[in-house]
Formats: sequence, C-alpha cells, structure tokens
Amino acid sequence: MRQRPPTQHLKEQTMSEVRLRFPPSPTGYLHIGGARTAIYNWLFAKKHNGKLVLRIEDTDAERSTQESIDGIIDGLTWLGITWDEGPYFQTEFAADHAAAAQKMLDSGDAYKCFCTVEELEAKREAAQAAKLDFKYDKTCRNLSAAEVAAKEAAGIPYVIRFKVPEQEGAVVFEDAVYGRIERKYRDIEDFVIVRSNGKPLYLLCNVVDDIRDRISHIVRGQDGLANTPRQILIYQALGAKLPIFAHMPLTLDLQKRKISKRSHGEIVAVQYYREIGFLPWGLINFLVLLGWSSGDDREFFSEAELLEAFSLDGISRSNSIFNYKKDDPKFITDPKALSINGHYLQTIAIEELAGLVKPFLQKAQIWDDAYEAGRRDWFLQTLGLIRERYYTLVDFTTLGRAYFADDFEVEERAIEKNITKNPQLVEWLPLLADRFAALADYNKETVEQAARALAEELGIKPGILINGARTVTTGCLAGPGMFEVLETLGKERVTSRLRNVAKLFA
RNA sequence: GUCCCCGUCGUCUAGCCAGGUCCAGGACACCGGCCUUUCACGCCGGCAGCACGGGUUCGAAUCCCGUCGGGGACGCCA
Repeated sequence: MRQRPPTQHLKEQTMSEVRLRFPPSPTGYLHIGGARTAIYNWLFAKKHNGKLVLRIEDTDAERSTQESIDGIIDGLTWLGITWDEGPYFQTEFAADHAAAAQKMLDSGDAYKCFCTVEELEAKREAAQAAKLDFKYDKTCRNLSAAEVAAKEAAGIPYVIRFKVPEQEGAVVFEDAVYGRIERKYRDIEDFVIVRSNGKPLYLLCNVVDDIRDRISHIVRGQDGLANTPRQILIYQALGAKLPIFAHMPLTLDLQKRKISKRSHGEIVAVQYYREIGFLPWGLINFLVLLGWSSGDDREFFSEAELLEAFSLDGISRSNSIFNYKKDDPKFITDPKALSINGHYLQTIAIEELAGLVKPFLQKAQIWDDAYEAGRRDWFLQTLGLIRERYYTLVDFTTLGRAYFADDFEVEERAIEKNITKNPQLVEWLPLLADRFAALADYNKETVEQAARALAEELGIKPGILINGARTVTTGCLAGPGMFEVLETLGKERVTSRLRNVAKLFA
C-alpha cells in the first residue's frame, strides 16, 4: 500500500448528516465478506453519530428469497450490528426508479435504444473476433424524435441508455481509500439503465435509492469501484450531491479467488461461525482486522475502543486472504480467527460465558438444569478451569465433554502416550482410585498428597499416574492442572473412571 | 482483449504520503528452551518478508520508470 489519501473531504462531510447503508441482495445467506462490509458501515455510522440504513436489494426476483432475507437479518442480529432505518426493500421503490429514468429521458441525459439483444450479441462477437474492445456503437443515440415515435408506434421494444458525454475529460472522484480515481468519458459506454421490460437496472436503482435515503458515505467492496464513474454520471444527471465513496479491499481465498457462497460453502457463512461456537464479537474483531488496521499494534478491541480507533484511513488497499485449508481438520477456519475468538472466550466474564455455553451443552444433550441452580458454583468454576485452552464454544462439548457426561471419547494419542506405554497402569490406576475413595476430605490438596504418596510407594514418577489419570478421567492429552481437574470432576466420577482403565487396553 | 486497482514474513499487518532512527516491527501459525519430580497454560527465544530490474540520491521498503505477478470491472445480474 502506498500513501494515505487526503482526508480533508471527510472532515467537511462530517459537518452534515452522516448516513450509511448496507444493501445486501438476498440471494444467499450472509457471508463474511458482506458481514465485513456491514461492520465497516456500522462502525463509521456509529462513530460519527450517523445512521445506518438496511436496504434489501431484491430487484432480482428470480434469485431473491425470503429465506435469504431472514438469514441476513438473523446474521446481522447475531453479530450485534444494529441499523437505524429499514429494512427497506428496493422493489417498493419502483416508482422512484421509473421517475428517475423518465427525468433523464426528459433532460436528454438518456435515450431509448431499439437495438435487439441479438444485434448486440452479434456485434459483440464480431468485436471479440477482431480482438477489439466492444462498446455500444450508439446506433440509437441520435435517432430523431420522429424516428423514435415511429419505432414506438410499431411496438418495437426498447431499453433506456444513459447518454455519456461525448467530450474530452473524465469522471474524477476522490475515493476515501484509493485516492483520486479517473475514468475517461470515452472509456465509458452508453450503458443501459432500464431493461426492455421496463425494469430498471441495479446501477440506476442503487443510485436513486442512495439519493432518496440521503446516503452521505458509501462504503462497499472494491468490486464497486469500476461502477462508480457510471453512478456518478447518474448522480450528476439527477442533480444530486455526490456522497463520499470508500472502497474496501476484497477478501480472497488462498488461491486468490474471491470468496463466495457458491465456491466456498458454509465456511464463509456467518451462520457457520455461530454454529461452531464463535462469540459474535470474536468474529467482528477478526473481520474488522481483515483489511483494516488501527495503525498501532493493537489487535483486541472492545466496542468502545474500536469506535474510537476506526477510521476509513486505516483501510488497506490491497486484497486480503482468508486463510483456511479446506481438507485440514485443524483449520476449521482461519487460525487467526480462532485465536481471536479464543482470547474472548478466555477473558469474558464467567457468568456471561455460562450463558453462551448453555445452548451448546443443551444441543449436545449434556446440559443439566442444576447448573443454574444447586450446581451453579460448580458449573462456573469448571468453566473457568477448562476454558483456558478452548477456542470455540463447541470445545466445551467435545474437549470438555468429560466434565459434563460419562460417555466421552478418549483421544487415541493420549492412550498411546499415557496408558499403553505403561501396562501396569491397569493395576495402578484402580489402586489410585482406592486411595481417593478412602479420602475423608476429597480436594485438590488431599488428592495430590495421595497420588504422590502412591507414586513413591510404587517407585514410579508421579507423572505416570498423573498423566494416566488425565487420560482416563478427561479423555484428553492436555488440560488444566490435574489436581484441580480431579477435584472438579468429583470423587465418584474420578474413582469409577480410574477403575475402568482396563477397557482402554482392549 | 480493453479500462482500473493492488504487490512487506505461510497468513493478517506496521513502516511508505513528509527517504536516513528499518541488516524492516507486531500478531497468528510453526519450531526450540524454561517452568511443571504432569500434559498444557504462561514466559523466553527462533524460523521467515520489502515481487524483479533500472533510475534519482551520500543514502530507497519508502520517490520515478519499466517488467512480472495478482485482483476487479467490462451484461437488458445485483
């Protein structure tokens, strides 16, 4: 990335009303790219005491679904991204779009084009064959009023095209991220704004809606950058004030392809992160860092800190890569995302964590209502103990299953390393169980004493007993301090699991 | 093909506009050590990058030109 663009225009703009929008098209679930766009818009609006408008761009009737609309709203809600107006639906403003097209027709900024799709196709192919760039050849641009009337009378269908100025010069604008962008008039073709069936195109609808919604800042993906000059032409033809444009870099996969629901599936769906046990803020914190930096080395932000630090100037110009490997089970998603989520999982208030873990335990059918009643203290303490190495809420039901149920799996590697290597554990562990059973007061101190004493009697390293016990009582190779674990698990579970060690030799 | 944008460790990035304090800093991942007569956590350390080539300059990651690489846009999709 090169130098930061000038930011003076932003300062001027903040004096008037700040209004942002997030305009998803409901053709699939909310994916992380869309979520990131929403987050940036939300942050900017909030930071500047502005408003965020949610606008569903549902003009593509074939691909838009109610399910998708619900999914998007659901995803935003889960993330905690709030909007101040809407959802508006683009289809409800068809009259505005039509009126805008008519206005441009009247003012001479647009014209009716009677060329058929077939004719255009043929010309496009011819151009391609000759290795030439194809732009609409303006056949209908200079039709006389009489000619137009005749064609219309004959019932020939037409599209409406924008009349791009035939002059030297260019559309110039200052992008808040990419700096000065220029597009020469002669490089812009007379683009279609209304289809032959009377339906206006996205390019038009989008601008008309943004004008009506008084959007002051458009923060969107870099794929919109090339559309911007054409949209600016429409703003000008409609006599509207231009918003500030800020284009953000795209998120690519490891093969540098644009991430999409179609080619990447659930791993890019916001919904997926909820299911695998992300905290909403963990995902937001990860996503916001994908293409933006506060300028210092901070990586974790509270909402207040993020609002304080966020600025369009910190948005990078180069695309970033969402780092995950499809066939590696260790990469259920980008490791950095996991690490950030783990940070929050390990540091939020334990009571809050309890509420987040509950649905996961319920889903795994290892929830007990006593965790909110008589066993609440035990529950909170246990969560606090085991969360140290967990990255997602699901970990509590998998890695942590042994704390809540007896039907847990034992890791193969743990068996190899801590059990079968010492065959005598078949006798030693039940012996240890006897010692624990005999304890009048069963707690981490007495348990430790008993274990160390037994190890000494047997003439073995305490570690052998400790790691063996870890494996049979928790099923895991690693975890918190063993004596605390034994205490939290309780005498009953511990002794019975220790006595059951023989089954691991089967 | 045409137009536009981008290029610092494997990944996210700081540094670039206002050249020297950068034989390039942080984080994740990975590796090693310490701690633990228990794995881990934690702590400490390591690996690894300015795409390439010219130019300007006493001095370039930073400025200029070119090359290469990557991405985006070029629809009666949104």
